[in-house]
Amino acid sequence: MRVLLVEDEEGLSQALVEIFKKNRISIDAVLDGKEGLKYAENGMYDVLILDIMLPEIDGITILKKLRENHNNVPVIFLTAKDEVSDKIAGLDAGADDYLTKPFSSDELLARVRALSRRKGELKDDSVTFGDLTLNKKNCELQSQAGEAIKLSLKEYQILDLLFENPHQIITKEQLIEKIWGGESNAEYNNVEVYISFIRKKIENLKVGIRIRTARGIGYSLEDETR
Amino acid sequence: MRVLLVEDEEGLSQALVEIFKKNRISIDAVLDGKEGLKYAENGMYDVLILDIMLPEIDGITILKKLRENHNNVPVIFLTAKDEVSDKIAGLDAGADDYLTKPFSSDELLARVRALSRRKGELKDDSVTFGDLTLNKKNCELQSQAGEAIKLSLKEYQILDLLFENPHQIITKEQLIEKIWGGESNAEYNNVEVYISFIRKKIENLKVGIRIRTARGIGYSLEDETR
DNA sequence: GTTTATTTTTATGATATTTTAAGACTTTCT
DNA sequence: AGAAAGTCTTAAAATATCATAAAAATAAAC
Repeated sequence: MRVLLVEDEEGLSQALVEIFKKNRISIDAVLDGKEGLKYAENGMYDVLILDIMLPEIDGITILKKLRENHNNVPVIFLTAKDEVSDKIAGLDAGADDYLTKPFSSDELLARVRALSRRKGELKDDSVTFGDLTLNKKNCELQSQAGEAIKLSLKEYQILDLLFENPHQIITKEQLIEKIWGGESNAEYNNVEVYISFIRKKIENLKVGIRIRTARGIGYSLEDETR
Repeated sequence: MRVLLVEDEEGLSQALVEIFKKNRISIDAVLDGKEGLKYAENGMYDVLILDIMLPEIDGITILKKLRENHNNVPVIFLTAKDEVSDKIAGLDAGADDYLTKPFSSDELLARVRALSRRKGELKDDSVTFGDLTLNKKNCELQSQAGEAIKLSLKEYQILDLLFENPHQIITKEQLIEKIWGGESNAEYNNVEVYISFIRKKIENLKVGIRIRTARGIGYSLEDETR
């Protein structure tokens, strides 16, 4: 499952990212509404968590724009205690749930899970691309033939990102940002090393899938014909 | 399977009864909360479907009373679209799912089945994985050969989680959350120590089952070949 | 109240993962 | 072709995470 958090209080945002990651839910966090809308429009998220008061574009506007484009991703609003009228506006705009600050992280987690369950997303414990399947429950790569290889945490995280966005180039910057974290001083070479590890493992499974190098940009998941 | 429906809109209630019967699911329907609670307390249902707005006693109160008496029957709430705060209260009270009116009967059926399946698996008093059996009645581990070892409470609880989700990584977070409880200050090392205890016991039984560690993530129950 | 079992804490050694670094290889450009 | 920039691969070094033992604290049983 993939979650987008749009929240401008940096402390809160970071804390939530930590918690979600510990519970093995992929989460991206952005700090203002404009970014939030951009990310959300990608359409790769299973649940959005939107603060209502945001710089640039407020949460309700984000939701309205998404719904205008028939994007039905489930949305949870975060609101300050005294913004009751906002809540109502949020519901009218088509939110699925809201939470009043302060709230417990467990509660948010429960809501996110409930929502993704409700939307029939029961089966997102693995992603398949061609004859390769990434099993999220046990961090394994499996071939159609049934062979499986264990992945280390970072290998898994990198592959997860590629599987969730097949045929799309993921830049090294993005990989470092999402997997190593913003304040890490990881270098491109770190990514390259891991891509090398992963390629070796994929090779062992003898499937027609590969990680393509986009020189000067990044990597993408492709079938071998490309 | 036996379902209890507590719903005061007579038309809806009758329609649902029809549909469930057609799908060969036994269903009892009552029209107010007081009756609902009385029936539910019998404890003979596999799933409850509760409307929230009800005469006499509302759905959330019913659920709360049941849970107070350690009745863990799975519950699905039905809510009108504008009762969002009710949804939330429902989740807090320990509902397993909720559905917003209007909903498709197929969806409700699917949820009911999913829930009863999920809970039904828990009903057994022992779980077996490979040639290891975890006996829930007396907290014992047994090998196929008939050897048995007693487990302490925590050892048992940890193993139970692993047995219920074999081949799936359970994070240390999850273990602490479920076994020590959210507000406990147990550390990862507590989990690690118990895993060590458990491994030693499993070893004594000489079976081909092991607890695999997924570094940086958690543990999973596997057979030795993996 | 003493003994026994269970749970928690502390500490140290072991190990898989991750990082670093350096040379080989590829592609791109002039 | 030759140079330059970018990428791949490997092995080793570094590190964070984990395993285990043993002691201390707590709870349960007698």
